[in-house]
Amino acid sequence: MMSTLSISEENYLKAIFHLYTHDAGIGTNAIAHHLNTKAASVTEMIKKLAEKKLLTYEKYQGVVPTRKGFTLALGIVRKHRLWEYFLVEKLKFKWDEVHDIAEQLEHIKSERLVEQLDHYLGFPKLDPHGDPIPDKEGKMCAMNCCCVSDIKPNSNAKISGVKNHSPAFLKHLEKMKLTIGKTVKVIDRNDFDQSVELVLNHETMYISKEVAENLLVKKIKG
Amino acid sequence: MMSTLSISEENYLKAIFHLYTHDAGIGTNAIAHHLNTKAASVTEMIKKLAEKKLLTYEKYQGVVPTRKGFTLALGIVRKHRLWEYFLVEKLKFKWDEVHDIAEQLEHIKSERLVEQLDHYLGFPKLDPHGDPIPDKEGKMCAMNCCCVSDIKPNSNAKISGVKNHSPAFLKHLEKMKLTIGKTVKVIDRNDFDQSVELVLNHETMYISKEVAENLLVKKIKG
DNA sequence: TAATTTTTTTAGGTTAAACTAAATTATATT
DNA sequence: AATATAATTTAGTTTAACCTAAAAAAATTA
Repeated sequence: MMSTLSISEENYLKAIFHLYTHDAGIGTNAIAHHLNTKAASVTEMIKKLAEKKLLTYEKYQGVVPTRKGFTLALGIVRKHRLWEYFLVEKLKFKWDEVHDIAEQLEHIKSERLVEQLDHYLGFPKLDPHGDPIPDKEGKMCAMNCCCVSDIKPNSNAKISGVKNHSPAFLKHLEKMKLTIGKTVKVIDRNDFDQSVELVLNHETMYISKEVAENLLVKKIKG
Repeated sequence: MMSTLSISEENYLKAIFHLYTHDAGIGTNAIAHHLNTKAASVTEMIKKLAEKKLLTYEKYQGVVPTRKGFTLALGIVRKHRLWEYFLVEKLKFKWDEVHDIAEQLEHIKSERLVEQLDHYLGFPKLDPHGDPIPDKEGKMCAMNCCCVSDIKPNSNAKISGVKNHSPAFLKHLEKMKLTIGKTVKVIDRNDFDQSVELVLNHETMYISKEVAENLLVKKIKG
């Protein structure tokens, strides 16, 4: 029934899924940039995926994933995040080391494998970066979070994730001990450079605008 | 330095390695049959691998892996067997279910991943089929075993592996409770059909010539 | 040894996925 | 609205890996 997808096709689907859910515009160029490829290649692949009814496409109008395409993409994201969880929790990788490996593992084809892995890991809800892991049915918990720069001064918040997943950023956070689960108090935002003053472990610290915009937190009472 | 190999190249190398170590002849046709491909494709790929110094090749004379090619193939076998061990020991797959998945996992590229996995699994020496797992340096324990049909009557032996890895054979063994580690006593060989009489768990049973030839054991005193 | 069969190689073609450069359409700016 | 800029598509190549059919070499058999 469902002709199995190539790794390239899966990567396109996943990129489109991410642009569709996160960002705004989902044009040919955006996809090309996301996949480190060229617009011409994207146009070509888009046509193939449209043929397979994984997305709808009209010339010059961009694409929209179909339900089927969306579900498939969710499945790939599920695998990616489960593998990331495995790599960190079981194999003791750091959170900044797992992306590239999970990028390969997500393409392993075996329903059984995913379900057994999920079971083995204890059906985790979040991956090491705080991103929700879709369950077998594609359901995942909403993460009602916002970035530090959107928190109003003098409120407490718990670190819950990152917007930027680059190893450089993750390593930087690790060094500053700004890791998932930690509680911080946002003190003030500096008008000069948009840096943010906060308290972590009873110590005052300042984080740059860039960090504040990419660090996700959940407000907590207090 | 080392241009990374494609999945196809890896599969060719592995096939050549297996034919080279197990079987006798390692001709173009044998490789083609092993990889479910055609002789013409093999000739082509062989040339490429020879260019990369992974094997030596002379027209019509067959191929011989170089040290470099041999080492690389061992690395792939290492990964395959470690993943099989993982699938059975951690994810609770049956020994007849893991081959195809390991066939995919063996191509994941990450030195770190293999070493962490090996460590996590406790540096196993044998995979679920009794095949030795090469260590980081490519060393692996010799398995001085022979098939049941080569055991002389009235001797005890411990089941240590299989020659044939097909799910059908493995399921059949499982059903008969002829699993790795079990001790059997070889009673007699029937001249008529080469079937073998043996005792397992104090019960007499007969196994076909085919089973006897593909079940590997180690002689034990008694 | 000559003839036949088998194995291997060559030649030429196909497909998937990429690319560059040129053409086309859409968007933004005066 | 006309023009300039940006985004997208088309056309035509390239590469890796496969294929079939035909040619060439090696092995086997009469």
